[in-house]
Amino acid sequence: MRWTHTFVPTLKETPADAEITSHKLLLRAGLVRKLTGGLYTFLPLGLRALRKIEQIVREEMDRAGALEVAMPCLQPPEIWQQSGRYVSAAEVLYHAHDRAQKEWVLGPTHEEVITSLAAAEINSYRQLPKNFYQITVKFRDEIRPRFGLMRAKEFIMKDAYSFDATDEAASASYQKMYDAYTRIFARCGLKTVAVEADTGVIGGKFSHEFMVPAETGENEVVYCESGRYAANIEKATSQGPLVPTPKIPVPATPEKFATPGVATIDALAQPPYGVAPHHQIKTLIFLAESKLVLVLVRGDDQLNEAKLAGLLGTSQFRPAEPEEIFGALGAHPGSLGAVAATLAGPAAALPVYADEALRGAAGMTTGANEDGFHLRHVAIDRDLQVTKWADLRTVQAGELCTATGQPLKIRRAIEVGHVFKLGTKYSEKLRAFFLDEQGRSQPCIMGCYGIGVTRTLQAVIEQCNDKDGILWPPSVAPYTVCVTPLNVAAGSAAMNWAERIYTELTAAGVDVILDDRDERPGFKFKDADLVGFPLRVSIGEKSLAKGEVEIKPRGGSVTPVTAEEAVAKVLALLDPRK
RNA sequence: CGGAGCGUAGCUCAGCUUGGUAGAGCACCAGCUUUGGGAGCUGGCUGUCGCAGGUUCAAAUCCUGUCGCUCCGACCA
Repeated sequence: MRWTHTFVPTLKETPADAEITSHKLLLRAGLVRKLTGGLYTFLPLGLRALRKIEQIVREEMDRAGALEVAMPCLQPPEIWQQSGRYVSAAEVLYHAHDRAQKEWVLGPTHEEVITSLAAAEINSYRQLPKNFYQITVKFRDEIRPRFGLMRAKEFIMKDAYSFDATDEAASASYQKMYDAYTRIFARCGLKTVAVEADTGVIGGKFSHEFMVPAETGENEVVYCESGRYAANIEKATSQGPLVPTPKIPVPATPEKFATPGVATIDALAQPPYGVAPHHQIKTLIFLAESKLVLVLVRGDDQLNEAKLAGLLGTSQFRPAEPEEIFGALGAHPGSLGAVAATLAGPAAALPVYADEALRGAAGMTTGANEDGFHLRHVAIDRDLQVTKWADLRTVQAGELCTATGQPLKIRRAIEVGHVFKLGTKYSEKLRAFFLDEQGRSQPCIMGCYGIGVTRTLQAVIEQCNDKDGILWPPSVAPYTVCVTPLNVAAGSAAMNWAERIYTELTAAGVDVILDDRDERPGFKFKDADLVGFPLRVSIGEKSLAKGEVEIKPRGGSVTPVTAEEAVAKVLALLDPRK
């Protein structure tokens, strides 16, 4: 490709609406342009890089035995109603109407479609296992699109769905995808970490996210430096808080004391009260499927909503409004507690879920369910009726790893892939049953496996850049080699050599771009660095006088080679990396 | 959805407080010079000041509304 023929609108200055490095570089290197918030046009070079990632994904999915299909983006709402996600995923669903006013939804994912296919076509265990995948556009009504392609309303995803007859087979399918993902991201030049992920309301242990460590990531990963434990913070556990929960002798009954104006853990920790946060019980009230529940964590702990969702078996819950709370408990947030003696009437019947860190706690302080009053000398086992104990707290950095006993660390990361053993949730609801060897009807055991392809592209840039621009891994670079003649006059020695090297490299199957613009050398070098081609071959009159051209790896130093051997040298440099 | 900020040339931004002919740099076009890391000089082109309404003799500037974009938050009682 000739630079003057393609379209590479590079920007010297940073666009005002880009915040993170990869987003700036996507725009500056002329890879994408924004249409509007969360919607981007891929320009020729951006599309080439995207296609290379797609092809890597395709090759590895095929290698793992998955079958490529293409499913509709426009989907009937009925299948979403059948799966229950018409309600549970309502926030992300885009709706459309046809001229007859029939409603459609734009697919944010394709479990419903693929399961409908399986329901119709898979009847026998003899047809299993099967794994279908596609690389296609997804639509999600994101609450806040941001960071360019990182979180967009429309994005390209590879999604795969496995169907198995037995649990063991499903686990094998899962492992195949896990291994394929490891290969895919490695081939893309990305350093990723597979972490245990929240399985949400479906439950189970089989879910991993593939994370790219990055300060700009939207996820937090808890990990042990031994490498033996890594988990999304939504899922992560530890040996518990570093400061032990008090279990101290208490008087026969809790004591009510006045705390006028005190409505926060922090305020109660201040003089004159001086109740350390870890001596307090934080009482949170949620409305889950229109029923109130009390959730207790230690005062210095953060409730982990993902864990609560798992416990409740639904993600359909929200913090109760102050009026709702007052109506039920007779007090406002800040004065709430779960001490049985303070829960009158119907409130006494509300479920109380308590975090494990509170187990056996004695000598705690909590709200008295009377505005402006708290109770101290509270002993959990004596004074509260806990419906269920569960791990509900968010791990904090420094707590000890359950596997190794070493301190855990936390860092941010970008989620680029997710593998998930679904079980039979969708196959049961959408009737994807098969007959097993004994002639019994069984739901297919499913797995789903996603890769954010456009996000992966941006993650590569986020991870591979320097002050001058992108440093593409050769496997995903839009062009692998940039041939830069410093004099583009037709018939000049530089241009003649450039044309020859360009032609020969192209013939050898290398993706080459010839920077045939009549621009000053510095200008062309800056652009080549910005776009980030892995290798640049510069051809100028000075070097040619010695019969030489220059090969420069992006981010590396210049190596003079004779013009005659330039092509062979480039091929040799590329080969071990390919 | 809540909060904050920003919408002026293709891009980055100034001008707005204190109303009075629309600005700079870069980019673009022409010419000359230059030519190994985003050149110099000369000349030129470029605007619905987001949109709508209002106040005013007069609005980019003040007021109201609205749309868009960016960031933060959206359980932490």
